[in-house]
Amino acid sequence: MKYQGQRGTEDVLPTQSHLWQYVESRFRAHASSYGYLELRTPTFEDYDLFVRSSGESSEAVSKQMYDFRDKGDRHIALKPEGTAPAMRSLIQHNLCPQGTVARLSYITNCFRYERPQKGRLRELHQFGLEIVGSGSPLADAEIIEASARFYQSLGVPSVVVLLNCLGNDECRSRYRTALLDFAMPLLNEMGEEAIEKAKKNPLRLLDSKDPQMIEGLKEAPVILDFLDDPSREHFERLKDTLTFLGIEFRVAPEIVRGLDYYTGAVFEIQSEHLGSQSALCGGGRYDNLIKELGGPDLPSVGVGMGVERLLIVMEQLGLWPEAPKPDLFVAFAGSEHERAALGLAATARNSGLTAIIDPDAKSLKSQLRQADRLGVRFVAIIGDDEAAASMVTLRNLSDSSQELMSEGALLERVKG
RNA sequence: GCGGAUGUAGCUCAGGGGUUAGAGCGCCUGACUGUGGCUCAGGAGGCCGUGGGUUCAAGACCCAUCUUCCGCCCCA
Repeated sequence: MKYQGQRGTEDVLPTQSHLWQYVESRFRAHASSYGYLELRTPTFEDYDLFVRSSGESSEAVSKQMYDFRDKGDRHIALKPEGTAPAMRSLIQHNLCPQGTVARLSYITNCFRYERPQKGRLRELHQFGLEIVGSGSPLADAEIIEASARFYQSLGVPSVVVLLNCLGNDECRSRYRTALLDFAMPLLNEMGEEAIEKAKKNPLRLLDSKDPQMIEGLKEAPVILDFLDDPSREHFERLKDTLTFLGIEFRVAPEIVRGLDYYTGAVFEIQSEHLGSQSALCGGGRYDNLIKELGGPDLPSVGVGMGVERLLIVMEQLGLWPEAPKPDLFVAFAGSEHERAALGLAATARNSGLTAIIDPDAKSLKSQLRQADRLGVRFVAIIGDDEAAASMVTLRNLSDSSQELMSEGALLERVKG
């Protein structure tokens, strides 16, 4: 094979495209039921946008970005996530005028130069929601509720939200110091590299999978104890609201998001069906991002949901919808009836049915076999007998009954 | 970026130096000359991931490379 798809990319094959169409249309309907309007941003942006938004310490920026110089020597990056481009667009087009709340949704592909694994691709797809202009805990709750309910509405059982609060800059930096101090003895045992990494982003220690680290940090200080009063109150009201809304959650201090722009409540929904890439979606509050990108001082909350991971989970739970089947197969016996068959197929399509015809005009037997394989329920048969009577035979493949009737009656019958 | 597996027919996989590379499922044709599924018979389909090497002889052994999968890392 001479050419292969690029590493970490996937073709959505004809046998699977209906699954993508299904979850996309469900997401669009769900988002719009909360009043979110779709925003489509370009595939590539200024490299600097992502460095400014996500922070240099996040791997998504420092190591995984697909970036290049274009012919005009601009430093370009393929978007690694959806929020920064959405906020760039929001600022540029003033999508959230003072005193208003903007609700944006997106469906986009993202690019990260990673080592591929199941549920971890170099080109991945995300659904996203962003609510801009409200600092209320009700906004946090709306995003979290919408995320959890989306999975529920698709039939994914026992959706539990893992919730944490990172607080504002001040309490976070006090916490970082405290955590680093606590972990130092352990880090000294683990070597120079571990120390460097921990210094860069101490919070990352918390979602380590190293058993030694997990054990060692059992008694570590918890960020919730470092929150100032406003942050604490915000978090309490968020939890109350989620409880009222009937959204199941668990406070999980180990949840720290990878992107640096998060400032307040953060959350993740995981699934045991995903192996080590366990996060189905993740998000949180990012009150400083828009300002840092040169826009107005607008508080925001958002979520990004992995589409490939959703499909993996749905497959394992048997939640994949069946592929749609064509309504009618128009078979003809003898090439002299080709025109009549073409005409019937066209009429059927005009009345909203999907109709298939065999271009190779193989034997009637073969045409019926094709129809059976395609899962079609009805086959219209046109041959000498039908032509003589100006009628068509309609065969129902599910009960093997068949009947001679007019075209009009046939269409009515197939439409059911 | 690190470690471990993996690649043979459309699909799932067997074959681990020696004729012409196999099975099941799927596909095509026929038995049934205008009727699918079931049965039976026949048939098509392979650069054995790619490139190099060892050998009288390589699908098999060696080297390189690519893919996919798993663990780490990271995250959606």
